Amino acid sequence: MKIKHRKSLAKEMKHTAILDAAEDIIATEGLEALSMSKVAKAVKIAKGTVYLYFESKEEIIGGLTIRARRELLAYFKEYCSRTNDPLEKIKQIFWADFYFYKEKHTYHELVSFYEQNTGLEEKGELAMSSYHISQFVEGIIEDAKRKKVIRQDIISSLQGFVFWGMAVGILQIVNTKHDQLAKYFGKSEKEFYSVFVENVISGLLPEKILPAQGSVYQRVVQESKK
Amino acid sequence: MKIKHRKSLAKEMKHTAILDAAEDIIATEGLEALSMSKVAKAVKIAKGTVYLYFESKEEIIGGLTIRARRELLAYFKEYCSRTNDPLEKIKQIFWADFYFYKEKHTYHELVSFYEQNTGLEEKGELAMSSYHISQFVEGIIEDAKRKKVIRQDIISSLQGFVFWGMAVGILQIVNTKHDQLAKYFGKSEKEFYSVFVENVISGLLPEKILPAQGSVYQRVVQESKK
Amino acid sequence: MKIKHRKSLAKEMKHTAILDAAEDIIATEGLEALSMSKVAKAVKIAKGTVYLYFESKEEIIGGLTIRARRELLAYFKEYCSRTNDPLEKIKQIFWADFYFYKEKHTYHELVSFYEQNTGLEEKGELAMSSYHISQFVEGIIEDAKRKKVIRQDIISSLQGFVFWGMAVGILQIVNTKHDQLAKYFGKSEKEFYSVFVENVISGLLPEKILPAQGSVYQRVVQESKK
Amino acid sequence: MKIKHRKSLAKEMKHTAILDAAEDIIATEGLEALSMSKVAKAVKIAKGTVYLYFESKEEIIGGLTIRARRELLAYFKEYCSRTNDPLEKIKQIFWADFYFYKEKHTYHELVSFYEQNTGLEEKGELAMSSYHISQFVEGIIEDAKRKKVIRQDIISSLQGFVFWGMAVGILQIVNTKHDQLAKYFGKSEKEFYSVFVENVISGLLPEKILPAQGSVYQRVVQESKK
DNA sequence: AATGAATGAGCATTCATTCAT
DNA sequence: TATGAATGAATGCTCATTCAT
Repeated sequence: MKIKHRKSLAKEMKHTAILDAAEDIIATEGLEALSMSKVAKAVKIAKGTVYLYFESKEEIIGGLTIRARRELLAYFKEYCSRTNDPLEKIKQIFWADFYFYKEKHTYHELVSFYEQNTGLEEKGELAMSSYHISQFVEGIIEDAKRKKVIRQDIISSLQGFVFWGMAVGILQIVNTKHDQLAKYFGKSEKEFYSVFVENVISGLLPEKILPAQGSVYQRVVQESKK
Repeated sequence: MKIKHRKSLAKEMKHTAILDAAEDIIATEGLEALSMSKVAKAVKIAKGTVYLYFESKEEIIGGLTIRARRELLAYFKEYCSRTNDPLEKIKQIFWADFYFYKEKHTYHELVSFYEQNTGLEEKGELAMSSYHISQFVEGIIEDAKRKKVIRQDIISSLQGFVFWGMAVGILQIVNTKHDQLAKYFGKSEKEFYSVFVENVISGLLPEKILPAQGSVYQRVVQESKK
Repeated sequence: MKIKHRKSLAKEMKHTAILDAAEDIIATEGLEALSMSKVAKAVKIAKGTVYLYFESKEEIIGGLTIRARRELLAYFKEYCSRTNDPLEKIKQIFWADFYFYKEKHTYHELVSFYEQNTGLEEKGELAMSSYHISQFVEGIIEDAKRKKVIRQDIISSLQGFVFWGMAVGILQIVNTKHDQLAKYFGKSEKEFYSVFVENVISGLLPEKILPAQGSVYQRVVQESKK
Repeated sequence: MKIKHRKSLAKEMKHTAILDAAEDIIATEGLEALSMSKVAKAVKIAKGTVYLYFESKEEIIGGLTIRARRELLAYFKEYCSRTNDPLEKIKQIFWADFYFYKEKHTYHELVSFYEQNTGLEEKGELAMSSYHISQFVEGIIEDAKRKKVIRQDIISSLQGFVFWGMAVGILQIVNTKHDQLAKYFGKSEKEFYSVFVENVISGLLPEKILPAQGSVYQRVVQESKK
C-alpha cells in the first residue's frame, strides 16, 4: 500500500506535468496546434507513455478543461465576495467571466471549446467541474431570488444556463469582432460587454411590464410547452 | 449569346451542384469532415475540376455561408412580417434564429463557424450578406426605439451585435447541452430558449429601475469608459 | 495565297504575343513558375489556343531560348565590334556573356537552362540558334589563330565549346555564390569574373611552357585518345 | 546498452536504406523524379516513417549530397596522391572531377544541383562537406604557388572557386552535348575535357605574357576594381 | 511502467494536356 | 481557328494511435 501510494504520487506528478506541457503549448500556439508529439517532447517522455496517463488527446483537453473550470469558479467566488448585494453578485459573475476571458485566455478557450463542440462526452471529474460552477451560479441567483431583488418566476438553475450561454456567446463575438467594435462603434471590449451586462441585469428586475397576453411571443411560449 | 447563356447556365449549375454536395457532406458528417476529395467524389467530377469553380476550400465554405445567411435573413423577414408590434418584431428575430437553428442546422453551423473563428476574411458577397443581416436587425431595433417601446439609450447597431452574440451563445449551449436540459430540468430546448428571450426582451423595456448609483456595477461601467 | 499570307501574319503575331507573355512571366516569377494557364491568361486567349501555336510548354521555352540566343549573339557581335585586336575580341566574348548575364537575366536563365538539362532535344531553329553562336565564336577564335596571337594547336570549334562551358559554369557560380564572394573574399562579381577571364586568356597565349612529356597529365591525354 | 546500441544500429541502417533507395531513384529516374512516396515504396515502409528519419525531402537530398561530396573529396585525394608534382596535382583535381562525373554520375548530379540552385541553405554537415573540399583544393593550389610553379598573383581560395565553376560548367556541357561532340568533331568526352584542362593549366603558368596595358580587357579589369 | 518506431489514410492544391463543341 | 471545361495523378507533409519490446 505504501508502495502503491508512492507510485500514485509519482503518477500524479507525471499526469500534472503532461497537463502543464499541454497548457503551455495551447497558450503559445493555440488549441488547434496541440499534438501528442509536442506534448511528449515537452515533457521529455515517449509518445506511448503519454497514453499511459491519458487515454486520448481528448482526455488531455478534458483534463485541462477541468483546470480551466476550477479557475473560472475561483474567479466567480473572488468577484462575488467583493459585495454583499445579491444583485451585485450576479453582475460580478458576468464581470468575473469577462476578466477570465481577458486574463486567462487559454482557459477561456478551453471552456468555450467544450461549449462549442457537440459529441464531446463529459463524465467524471469533467462533468463535476461543470456541475460545481452551475451550483455556485445557481446559489447566487437563488439568493437574489429569495431576497426578492429579482423576478420570482425565475428558475435559478435554468437561469444559470442562460447566463452561461449568453456570456459565452458575447465573449466569442468580442473575441472575433473586436476590430469592428473599435472601428465602427468606437467601443472598447469592456464598453460593449457593459451594454450586454446592463441588458441582462435589467431583464432580471421584478418591476417589469410583462408582455401582453395574446402576443405572438406568448403564443410561442405556450406552444413550446407542448 | 444563346450559347453563352447556356454555357454559363451549365457552369452555374455545376457551381450549385458543388455547393449542394458540400452542404450534404456538412449535414451528414459535420463541417470539420468537409474535404475537397469528398466534394469531388460526391459531384462525380475530378478533384481538379472543383478548383475551376472555387479557388479554395475556404471559398466553398464561404459560398455556403452566403447561402446560410441569405436563408437566415429570409427567416428574419418571414418571422417579423407576422406582426406589426415593434417589440414583437424583436422577439420574432430571436425566434427566427431559434427555428433557423432547428430547421436549418447545417446553415446554422456555418453561420456560427464564421462567428467563432478569428482570422477569416470576409469580403465581397460574403461581407455583404453579413451586412444585410445587421442592417435588417438594426432597422427593427431602431423602429422599436423610435416608437418608444424600448429604452431610448439603446444604440441600435451595437444592440444588434449584443443580440447576435447572445443568441449564438444560447443556441450553442442548447446544441451542446440539450441532454442535460431534458434530464435535469425536464425542459425542452424551446422552453429554455423562451426563458432567454423573455429575459432579453424584458431587459429592453423602458420602465426599468436602473441600478443604484455607486453600485459595483456602476463603477465598472464608469471605469470601462476610460 | 494572299489570305494565307494574311493568316500567317496573324498567326505570327499571336505566336509572338505568347512568347512575350511567357517572357514576362519568367522575368517576374522565374522559369519554374511558368505555366500554360498563366500564359493563356496573360495573352487573353484560351488555354487550348496556346496549343495551336506551340505543341507543348517545352516548345515555348524553346522559342524563348531562340530569342535569348539571338540576343546573346547580338551581344557578342556588339562587344566584339568594339575592337580590332583579335585577342581582345576573344576577351570581349567573355565580357559580352557577363553583361548578358547581368542585363538580360531572363535570357541568361533560359540559355543556361538548356545547357543544364539533358534530354531536351534541340532541332530546327533552336538548333540553328545554337549553331550561329558557335559559328560566330569559332570565327573569332579562328581569326586569332590565323593571326598567330593564340596557340596554333587550338581547334577553333572545339575551343568555342570549351569557352562556352566555362563561362556558363562561372556565371552559375557567380549567381549562386555571390554572397560568399562578397563576404569571404570581398570580391565583386566583376572582379571574380575578371580572374576567370584573365586565366582563360592567359591559357591561350602561344608563349606557354608546355607540360613536360611523361607527366601524369600527358599520360591521361594519351589515354583519352584511345 | 547493448540494446540501445542495437537500436541505434537499426536506426542507422534504415537511415542508410532510405538514402540508398533515394539514390537508386535518382540514378534511374533523375533528381527531379525523386518523391517521398517513391522512396517510401522502395524501402517498403510507410510514407510517415520516412519522416521519422528525415525532416523533409530536402534533407534527403542534403544527406545524399553529403555522401556525394565525401566521395568527390575521396576522388580528389586519390588522384592527387598519384603524383608529387604540385602542378600535376592541380591537373589531377580536374581529372578526378571528370572521372567522378563519369563513374559516379548520380553523385555528380547532386553536387551540381547544389551549385545550380540559389536559396538552398547549407548548414551543419552539409556546409562542412563543402568546406572540406574547398580546403583541400585551396591547399593544393597554395602548395603550387608556394613552390612557384604557378603565378604568384593567384589567390588560392578564389582560384578554387574559379576552378570549380569552370569544371562544373564544362562537365555540364559534356553531359548535355556529348552527341554533338562526337558527331561534329569526332571527339570523345575525354578529349574535349583534355582541351579544357590544358587550357586552364596553361593559364596558371607564371611565364605568361600579360595582356597589354590599355587594352579593353585592362580597362574592364580596372573598372571592376572600383 | 516505459519506449518510440511504425502506420497510412488523410490533407489542399497544381498543372500539362486533351477534346468535344 | 478557337474555346475552356475537364482530367487525375502527383506533390510534400501530418498525426492520433498502436504495439512489440
